[in-house]
Amino acid sequence: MNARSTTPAPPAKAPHAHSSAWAADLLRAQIASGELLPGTKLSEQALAESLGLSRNTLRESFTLLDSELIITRIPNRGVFVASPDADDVREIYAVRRTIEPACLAWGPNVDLSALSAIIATARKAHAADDVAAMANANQEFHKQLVLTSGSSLLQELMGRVLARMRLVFHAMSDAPDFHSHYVEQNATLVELLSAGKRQEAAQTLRGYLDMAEAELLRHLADRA
Amino acid sequence: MNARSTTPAPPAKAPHAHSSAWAADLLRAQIASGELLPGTKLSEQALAESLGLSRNTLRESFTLLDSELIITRIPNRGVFVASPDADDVREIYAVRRTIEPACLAWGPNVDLSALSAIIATARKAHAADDVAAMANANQEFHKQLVLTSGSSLLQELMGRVLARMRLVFHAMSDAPDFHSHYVEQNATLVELLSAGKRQEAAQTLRGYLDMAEAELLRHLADRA
DNA sequence: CACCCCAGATTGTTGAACAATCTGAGAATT
DNA sequence: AATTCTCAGATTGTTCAACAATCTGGGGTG
Repeated sequence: MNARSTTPAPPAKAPHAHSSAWAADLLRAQIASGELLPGTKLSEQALAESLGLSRNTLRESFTLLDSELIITRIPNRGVFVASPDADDVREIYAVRRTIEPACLAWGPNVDLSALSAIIATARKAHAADDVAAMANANQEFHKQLVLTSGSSLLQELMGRVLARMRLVFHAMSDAPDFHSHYVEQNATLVELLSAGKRQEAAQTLRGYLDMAEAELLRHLADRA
Repeated sequence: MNARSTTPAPPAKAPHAHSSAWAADLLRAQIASGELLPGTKLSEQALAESLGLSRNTLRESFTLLDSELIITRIPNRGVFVASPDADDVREIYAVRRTIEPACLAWGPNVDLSALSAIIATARKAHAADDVAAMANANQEFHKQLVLTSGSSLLQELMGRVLARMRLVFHAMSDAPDFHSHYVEQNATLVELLSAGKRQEAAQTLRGYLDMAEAELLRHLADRA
């Protein structure tokens, strides 16, 4: 009854170099990729054993991941991969609706060519029907957008928010394709930016985010 | 050679209730209040002993505080109370310049009466020459501002940023009175808000933040 | 059916131990 | 005298084994 059934023997192990951070990175990646699905319980004993480190060290990793909202820690019950609900979706979009338009309107470091490049990638993925690549490009677009603010703290926050978005998608993997709609919306934003209409771009983005939130909430409600 | 010389005997101790979080709260409060100054080294052994808990548990607290950027952890060297420098100030203001005007311009939950109440408090403190109370009211104002976004994540981020601001002030305690200038600026913002001129309020706030950042950086450079 | 109680399992915390790394001071070298 | 070397002591990183506190699930009992 291991939390992870894929590693019978201790996997590639980092003997003495920030083991707790290393484990946190590993778990973060596995959760982001969908290898560990929302709601999965992470047993301390089993995980520590399979990762080849002690419970205490693993506990430090959990403390970190908990502060990133990637896992949920219930006292005396254990840790679980976070499974965002409707309220979390609203929280996510409240953040995005604040930060992203602000970057469009006032960010000092707009990089139009980088944004255009990402859109080109997304269009290619769309043509090839590669949903995963498209989702990736979409997230990349919004990351690049926040980079505009010149703040690594905001960048981090956005990274965490987008990680939570991925959890939402993983939790409803049978949902229709959300991402294809947004490729052209992003293109519209870049056009507005190129024309110097930054306030208008910000306003437009807010509208897009409202629509996306509503669509997600609708699908979450349907399956409840 | 204790890290804290004020507690000869173990202080009020919480025997069995989330000790690591409890210790983190305590340290956070002591750092915020200036009881522990930037640059202070926090020895694991000494602190664990004086707090009445084990090194392992204290270590979890450190992991948490490190993720909040309140302490700095140097591998194999130890943990220190964070001491922000000029780059950190720029980072802080990059965040504030993004989030706060966005809340003014688009936040869905403006609470004019709450903001006015805080300004009244600040003016009273100003009249009484109570710098600490004024600084407090000023931070409260900006916290309330972010509350406007309706996002607890942003609220948290703002809390951390303001905590870092306090560290900056603690690191240059002999600096002149920064806060008194800003009381009337905040009042101006509320006036613009009441008049419904939200975009103008946002733009004005951006100007204020630019000025504040420049002033802080100037004083930091002077003492370097 | 509801309630109480208990054994088993899991988490929370501890203390001691060892390995790895850093610090600082004295010795050796130039 | 200044610089580099070396090494013992201290501190952090990690592990291990144990115990206390709490939760889970299943029987009995009324």
